[in-house]
Amino acid sequence: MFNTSPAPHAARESSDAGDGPCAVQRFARVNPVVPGHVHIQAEPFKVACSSCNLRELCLPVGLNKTDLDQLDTLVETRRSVARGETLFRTGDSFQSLYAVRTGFFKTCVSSEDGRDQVTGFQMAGELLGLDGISTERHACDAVALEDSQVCVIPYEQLESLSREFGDLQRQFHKIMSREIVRDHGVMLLLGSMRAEERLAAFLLNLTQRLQARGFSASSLVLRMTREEIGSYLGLKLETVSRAFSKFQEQGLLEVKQRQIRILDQAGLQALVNSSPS
Amino acid sequence: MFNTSPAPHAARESSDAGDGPCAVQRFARVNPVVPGHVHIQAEPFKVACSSCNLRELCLPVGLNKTDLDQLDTLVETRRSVARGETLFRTGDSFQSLYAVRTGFFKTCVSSEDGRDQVTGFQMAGELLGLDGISTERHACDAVALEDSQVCVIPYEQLESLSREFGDLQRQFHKIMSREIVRDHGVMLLLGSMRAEERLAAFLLNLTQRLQARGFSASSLVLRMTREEIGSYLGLKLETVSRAFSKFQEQGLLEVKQRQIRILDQAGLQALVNSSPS
DNA sequence: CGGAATCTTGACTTACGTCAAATTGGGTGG
DNA sequence: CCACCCAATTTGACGTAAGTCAAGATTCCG
Repeated sequence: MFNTSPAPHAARESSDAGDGPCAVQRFARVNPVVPGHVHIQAEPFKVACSSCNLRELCLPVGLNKTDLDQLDTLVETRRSVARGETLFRTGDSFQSLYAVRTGFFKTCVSSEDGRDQVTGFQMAGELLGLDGISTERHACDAVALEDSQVCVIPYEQLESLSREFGDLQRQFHKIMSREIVRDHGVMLLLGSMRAEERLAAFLLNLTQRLQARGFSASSLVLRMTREEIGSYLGLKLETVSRAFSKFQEQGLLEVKQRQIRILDQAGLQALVNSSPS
Repeated sequence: MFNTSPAPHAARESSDAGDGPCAVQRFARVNPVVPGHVHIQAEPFKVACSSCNLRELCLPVGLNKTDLDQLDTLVETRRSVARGETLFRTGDSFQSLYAVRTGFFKTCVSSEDGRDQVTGFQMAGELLGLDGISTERHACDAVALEDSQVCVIPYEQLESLSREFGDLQRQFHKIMSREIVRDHGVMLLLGSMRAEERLAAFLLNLTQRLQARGFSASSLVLRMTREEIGSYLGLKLETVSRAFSKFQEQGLLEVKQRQIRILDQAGLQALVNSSPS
């Protein structure tokens, strides 16, 4: 439940000696020594899906060489989104899906009367924009929480390509389905867990996804505010803050603002799997 | 927000003079005079999608004659599910999607530690089983809340057919996307609304969907218990019951156990669109 | 007709929200 | 480079919506 990990792969800690940034560099992105963002604009260098170090986490999962080469023809553009900017907004005409290459996003919906709800946080390899297919207009806002880069996947082309290549079609359907299952997990969380359980589940989910990307399983920097966490978890920011403090008192976490170190993963897991109905 | 209506069509009150049950009969299904279920086993009579009176609400939306004829070849089997029985269960191998023909279902997920969450209620024309595509095993239970009948849509065949017919592919993607958008609406509800707002939103959503099926917009019979409503809305059954009572006191509803009459739809709507953050 | 499930209602508890006041830290402009 | 400022966070005191527990009432169904 509440497993957002995009693929059931083991941690990639050793599987990327070749092309990608090394584990230390990637870790450095999470715990940056230099607070500023290294702005290597990679736009001109075309990085194909077939040689992308996210291919095991992203749309290309499980595709054979032929299909993968086809996918390369599809993903031609990249787009940079600065921290705080939106990739798309509710009501925008839907043209493309986006795969996060680097950075971190949140998606939020809002109701007419100004209620606001964060519906998810997306990191490298995860897909954005699936909400737009339904009405051909986006149904949420996607906001970059740090300077980010996405691959643009023109939807019409994806559709026609996936009519030719069954594996691609299958993979795309699995990604949509996974999103539905993920959302059901969040409903379970929102509908039946108490504040501390929600936060524990959230942290475990985050670290699991980070770990699948080669980052540390115990050390992370939150890219979002307490308020954004609260919105996602259906809590007020003060409640989130108090829960963090309590976890620290209990020796489950070390919390320094957004720098989190997990001291007792099993303890967090126990919290999630504990309470009565 | 929280709009589960499967298609933006107007109420079908007049558009089905021909083949389907008339509005009164359909109304009778919701407010049955005879409590028992008329068990006309229609299995032997093949009812094609092309002549199904749910085609404007179900998978065939927007398909042309050719595509529709193809779809008819796909949907060969029907299955009856008695009240209380499951259509599929978490962990079951995924083979097919199901379109509700008659009756009413709930879907629920549960966590290892026995927490339980109703993730949705499905009525005629709505699709069940999308959760299973992701891992090829179902990720929730689908339980009939009254004697029901579904059309079985073999998934592999749907995939290959939608490789041939772009409109079908498109329509299928829209349905998956709509489910994602719906789920985000539920998250908003669970994360930011108070008990009475949740119940009001729930009732309005139900009646809207019933109305799209030609039923009364103001009179309905709930097919689920207070506890199931509570689970869906993240509330305890007592809270749901109290909210019903309060609505009745306020003259918004007339409540006789599961028989509900909406006396002030605008009032309910105002409740949903009211509260501060 | 009888028993079980479901629903209602009341009294009380509690987890979380609200409001408010410090404290911290990062980004920016001088 | 430093100082300032503002946003984010923490913490406390208090209020309240919803949960819990329990007793009855009602309806469904065999």
